[in-house]
Amino acid sequence: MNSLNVDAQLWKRVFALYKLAEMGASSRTVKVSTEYLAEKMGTSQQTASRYFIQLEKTGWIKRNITPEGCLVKITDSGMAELKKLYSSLRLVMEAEYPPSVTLEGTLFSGLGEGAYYVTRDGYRRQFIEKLGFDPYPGTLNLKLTTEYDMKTRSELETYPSIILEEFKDESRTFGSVKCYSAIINNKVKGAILCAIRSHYNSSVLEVIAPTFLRSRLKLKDGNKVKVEVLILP
Amino acid sequence: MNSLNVDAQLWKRVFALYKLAEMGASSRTVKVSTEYLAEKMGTSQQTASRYFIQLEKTGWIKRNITPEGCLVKITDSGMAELKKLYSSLRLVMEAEYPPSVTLEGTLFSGLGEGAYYVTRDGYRRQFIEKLGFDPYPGTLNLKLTTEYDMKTRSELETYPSIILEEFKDESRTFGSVKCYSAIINNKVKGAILCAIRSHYNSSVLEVIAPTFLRSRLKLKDGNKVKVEVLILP
DNA sequence: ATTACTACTCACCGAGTAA
DNA sequence: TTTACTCGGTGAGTAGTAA
Repeated sequence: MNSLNVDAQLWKRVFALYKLAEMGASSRTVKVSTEYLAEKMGTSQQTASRYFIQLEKTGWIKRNITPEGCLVKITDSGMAELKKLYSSLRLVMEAEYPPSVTLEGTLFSGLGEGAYYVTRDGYRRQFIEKLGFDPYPGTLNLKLTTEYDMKTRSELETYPSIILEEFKDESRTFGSVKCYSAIINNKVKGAILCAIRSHYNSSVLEVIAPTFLRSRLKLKDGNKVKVEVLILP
Repeated sequence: MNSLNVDAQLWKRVFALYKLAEMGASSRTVKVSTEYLAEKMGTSQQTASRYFIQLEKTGWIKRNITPEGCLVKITDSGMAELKKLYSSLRLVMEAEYPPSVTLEGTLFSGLGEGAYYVTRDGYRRQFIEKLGFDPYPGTLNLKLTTEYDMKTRSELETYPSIILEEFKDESRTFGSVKCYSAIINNKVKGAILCAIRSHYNSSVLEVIAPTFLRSRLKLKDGNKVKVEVLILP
């Protein structure tokens, strides 16, 4: 997520770079006068000149100035920039599902059972393997309140998820669990669990993370917590 | 060519639209506060708010303002805009050849043989069929002078072209001809011919068009003429 | 013809703030 | 909490012009 880290300023330079690519400067050295670039971009000659200077300074183009114009070629670094934009856009345009959805809920104390389930070895090994972290022994319970959050939560069920397989220990069977990677309060990478037990309905979100979230994020019961759920591509 | 007709102003709004798409607003209605959008875009809350207003005015998003944020969805028109950007970019990134190359030459008078060849029925029918126009009986001869133009002209030979098949009439055989659609002086759609005869070397460009270019563009011998050669995708 | 500097203008951005 | 207004400062765009 947030793969495109250009800010709105740089974005304009990317536009200029794209226009140069459209003229073929991605594969060849092309002759482009500032006047010509200006026309293609819908700006003045002076502005186009400044863009040239900035692009060159940024290292996205290589330029030889001749009396008849500039001989311009996009550098590898410039191509990488365009590629970044292109791939991000492709992800958005061709993905069947949104790349992420954001949910918000209110923190409340559960019965502490989360810790029991999370620490079962059969689950724990799968957390490490499939989510990439060893969860803190305990879950954060969030109550979804708004209609929007509950609707979004139920849409989530239709998106592809990471599946933890069911397993047995000596005494009983532990059912399979759907989970999604997530970012909690824009800071901590963790995951949410669906259907680990059935006694919470779909208005509750169970969150796990490698660390103790309550202290890591200084949370208390009643606090609003934001969870950005990452969907598999 | 030049399929993206956004100017540098609109470009910023496209950026905002793209960020919303990244949040899933392309397929669902998502809750996005101005603060949240601001953070994702690297600007202030006020600016994000203004972007929302502008995007809504442009018709690219539909928005319901609630006390907890905005429920936003990108409209069909907004998706069309993103699609346009995406396809243009794909064309540039994945094309094997540049979409066009621009050549410049000096007008000179040939021996008038162009007219003879262009009006041979076997060629003429192919011009109409493959280029989409009935050429004015005569060619415009341009002398390429700079090293850049001659180098570019010879690179052109490696790009895919429209081929006019050879044919025979009662008396002789007319060889096959490579040609490319072209735009002359940014105004008139025409084509350039390669190897129609061999007595001009590769420093000469032969241009045809549906109209008499010398009068249409008010050209005289010695004038510089710009030719944007369009490469087949 | 070019490029690109120096001014200058103006629109955009964001702080403060109202609703 | 939100959204979005006003307004003042700043930086981006352009005209004029030199090289």
